Amino acid sequence: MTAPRVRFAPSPTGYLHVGGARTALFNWLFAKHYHGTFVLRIEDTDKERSTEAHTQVILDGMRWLGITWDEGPFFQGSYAARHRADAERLLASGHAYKDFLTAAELDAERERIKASGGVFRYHRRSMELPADEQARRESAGMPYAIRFAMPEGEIAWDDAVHGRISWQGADIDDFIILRSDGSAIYNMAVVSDDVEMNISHVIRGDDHVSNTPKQIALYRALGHEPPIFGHVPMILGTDGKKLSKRHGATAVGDYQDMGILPGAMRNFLALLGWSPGGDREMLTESELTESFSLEHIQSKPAVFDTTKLEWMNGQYLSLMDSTELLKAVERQLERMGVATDGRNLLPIINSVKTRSRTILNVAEQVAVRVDGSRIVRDDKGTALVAKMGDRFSGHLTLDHEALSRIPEFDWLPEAIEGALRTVAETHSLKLGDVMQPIRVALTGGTVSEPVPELLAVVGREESLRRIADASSS
RNA sequence: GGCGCUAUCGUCUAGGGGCCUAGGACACAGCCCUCUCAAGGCUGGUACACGGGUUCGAAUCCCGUUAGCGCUACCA
Repeated sequence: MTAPRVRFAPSPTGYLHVGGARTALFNWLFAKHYHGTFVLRIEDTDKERSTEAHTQVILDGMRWLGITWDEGPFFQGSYAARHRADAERLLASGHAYKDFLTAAELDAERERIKASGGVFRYHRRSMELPADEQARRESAGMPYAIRFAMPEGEIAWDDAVHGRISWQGADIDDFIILRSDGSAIYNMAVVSDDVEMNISHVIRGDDHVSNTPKQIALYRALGHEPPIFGHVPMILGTDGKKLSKRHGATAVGDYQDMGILPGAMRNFLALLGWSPGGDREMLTESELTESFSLEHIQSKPAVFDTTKLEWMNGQYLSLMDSTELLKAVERQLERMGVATDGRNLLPIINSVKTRSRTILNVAEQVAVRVDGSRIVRDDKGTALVAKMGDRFSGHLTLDHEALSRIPEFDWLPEAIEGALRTVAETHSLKLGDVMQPIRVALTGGTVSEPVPELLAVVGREESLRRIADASSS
């Protein structure tokens, strides 16, 4: 294949959706695989809903995911003149015609048909104004929209993911390509831009298949060869409906905030509707680009289930080096208002990350270890250790004695474990009864890394203080 | 309503006529490991929507039914 040119063309009317992100990812992967070019084009022709802020959020989301573009971002709004010229060229060549019907007249007709139980369709002949009225409006200089005269025959294409898809031109209404204010409608603008930008493959969501026959007709009328189209399946919520806000987090930024790693998000998204074949699931960026192909894209929609995303994130967390995680954890701690006093967080992150699924989890655990006031308490402010009763306070006293004999320079997991095992043996206690009270005293919870490691990570002075506090309460 | 797309475990998927008494992963259950919880290892249950063809043989090809989804704007 000659180097393809693809594009991702979001409209800045909302945040970067996971569906949009996946479409961008597929385009990017495809371009990378074939050493092609990935163009970013912001489709801001809907001036009512498009905002600069949304554009920034979309760009940030893409950068976060590591999806880089080779050209752009281009803004569709700045090509209005070309769009209009193309529409007028179609008018001049007889592929389109003027429509003097106003939006209000059209709406009224739509209402009328609907009220009588019919289905509205725009038929050129039946909707056309009488010739004299037409002429009157034209000479009066009344505004008109330009409507494309949809050819009647079959329009089919070999879809890169679905195979052959066929439509009948007769089933498609003549559609407006230029508004009466002179601005182009979506399908016109897209085709005009894709032609201009030399796009060879249009990879987009399934919700666009019904636009494709219209766009192919436009390409032909304009005298251009249509590109190859590939329609990737929709992403659904857990109820099988199109993914939307009411399903919870749908914006890429939401997952960033939840402490998902970009690599995990990218890996997960890539596997939603695509598979490298076989059993491989954890894929690096280069494995992804090497094995990516349109042929392996699933043709059925996929449900977006975050459980597996979190599992995958946990895998990335344990695989990644603590130094790579440091920045994200620090940012999270800052948001939580935890002061780290310049402490070295690396060993702490290292010991809690295998028990975490998100950066948020990591930060919460780091917070407890770094700041005693973060110890988990119940609603009444009582630490769990108090509820354990007197049974273990004696053990904590023994622990405290033994641990305080360990000098600062030897405050390491091995020495600590040795001391605690000795306590258990000399007092004929179960190891768990010696260890678990410490865990509760230090964290307020019953779950953590191995106790010797926990003690090492919290530090000698602070550990002894927490144990003393707990045994006296 | 019309048109189009789709249909393998609860979910993501492998599979492209015999290798499938359908494989992997998440989730779930149990066991091992073990001071707790994860991680890791092992084991288990759960799926080819339905009905017709084609074929020696169909999850795989064809047709129909059903269901789901999408589109049906002077939105994108």
